[in-house]
Amino acid sequence: MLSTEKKKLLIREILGYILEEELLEEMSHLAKFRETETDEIIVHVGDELKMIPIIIQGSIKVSRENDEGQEILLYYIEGGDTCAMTLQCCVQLKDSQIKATTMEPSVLLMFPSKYMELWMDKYKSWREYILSSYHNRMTELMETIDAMAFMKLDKRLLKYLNDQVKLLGSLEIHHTHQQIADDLHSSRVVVSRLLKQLENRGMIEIHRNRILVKSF
Amino acid sequence: MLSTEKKKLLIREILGYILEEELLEEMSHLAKFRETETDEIIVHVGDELKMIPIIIQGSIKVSRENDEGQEILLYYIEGGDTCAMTLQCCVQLKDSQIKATTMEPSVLLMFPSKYMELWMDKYKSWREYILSSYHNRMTELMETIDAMAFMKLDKRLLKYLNDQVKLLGSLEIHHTHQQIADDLHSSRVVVSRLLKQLENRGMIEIHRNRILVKSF
DNA sequence: TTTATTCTGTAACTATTGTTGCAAATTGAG
DNA sequence: CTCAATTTGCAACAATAGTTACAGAATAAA
Repeated sequence: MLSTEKKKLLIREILGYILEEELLEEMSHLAKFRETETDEIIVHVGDELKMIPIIIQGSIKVSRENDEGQEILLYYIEGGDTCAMTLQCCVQLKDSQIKATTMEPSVLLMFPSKYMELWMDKYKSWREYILSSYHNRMTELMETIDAMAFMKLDKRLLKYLNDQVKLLGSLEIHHTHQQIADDLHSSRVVVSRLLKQLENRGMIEIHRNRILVKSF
Repeated sequence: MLSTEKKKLLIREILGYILEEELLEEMSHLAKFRETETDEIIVHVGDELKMIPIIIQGSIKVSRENDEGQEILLYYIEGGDTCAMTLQCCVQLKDSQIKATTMEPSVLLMFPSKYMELWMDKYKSWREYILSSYHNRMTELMETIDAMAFMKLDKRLLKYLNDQVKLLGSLEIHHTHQQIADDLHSSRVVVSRLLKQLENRGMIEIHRNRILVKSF
């Protein structure tokens, strides 16, 4: 567990360049910290959200589910980002339309949802932060649409692997083929097939529960 | 061309329920009206946007393009909506990532982009309007992703037809098969094939340049 | 170690979507 | 009306992706 002093330092380290001093101070007092393991589900589809999350350390993947429990990966969020989709849920008291899962041990800040509105009225830096957050997430959603519309599955898979490498800062990806298939909304056999092709082309090495990306 | 009085009435009619009186007054003085035909391109990919558009009458389709000029339909905007993607472009002076095309004769309001920020600071109703606009557009982007990920092309086509009917308020859709294929990022032959199936099931009638939706 | 579970590889097959090429129908311009 | 351009229909084929079924490898649990 983090000390209060450590927490304040973390907030400043991550958000100090973005948010104004007075707001940072206010946040430091209000923030509830949440530390997570890998693959913890932070937000379920249908959750009523009463807290605004800001991710301080780690990374989170945001995905969409259909009625049959099938998934499709939408985008990732990293340190300093907030989950744009949860913001309006807080304000309008609507249920979450997305699922958020940690990809590594992570640290989150949680604020009571009423501050969303209060801070919008009070702090210019918060307005800018929220707007640019929405914009970034929309940009990423559109890139996801691009990938689905314009790229064949082999390219999408390659992009997926590269994204994981960049995001987690490691050339080793610790996923089963089934997990990758879920993220891309494909099937395990198809993913295995395409991975094997990438391996034959010398671009990756396949091990159990682990893929080593050799060039990207 | 619309008279000044007519314009003020239109603004109030469409946005009066949403925006506060003082802002409406300010908008009435600043607004540049733009009237368009069907299939006018309002925003090209790569455009530098210096004006915030708000659509007053008609409907607009927002799509994405890849390098080869292929398209994919993202979502529609209607009366009272603004184009969320252009907002941040105005603030950050970035190029547009999307293309916007009118689907029928339409009326737009245009405001110099600096007011985006000014009004964010000054008017609570503007803040709420912009935030909910972002949220709605993200919701629609996610529904587009749902359709692409979870639905086969025949269902997507049916959804497309129904969306057009709802949007334009007519059971007649005046598109060629090629135009529909472009929106769905498929090919003309495939769309013709699937439309023919729908016709055989008695759900539509196919005519040249025109599809009549009989049940939905 | 033995057993059970999970993960990966492979083959054969199906389904869906996309492509090519051409003919026929419809419409608009002259 | 005639001709040209556009739109639609259709057939044959190709490519991509998904499914089923099973075997073997790796790992975890007993």
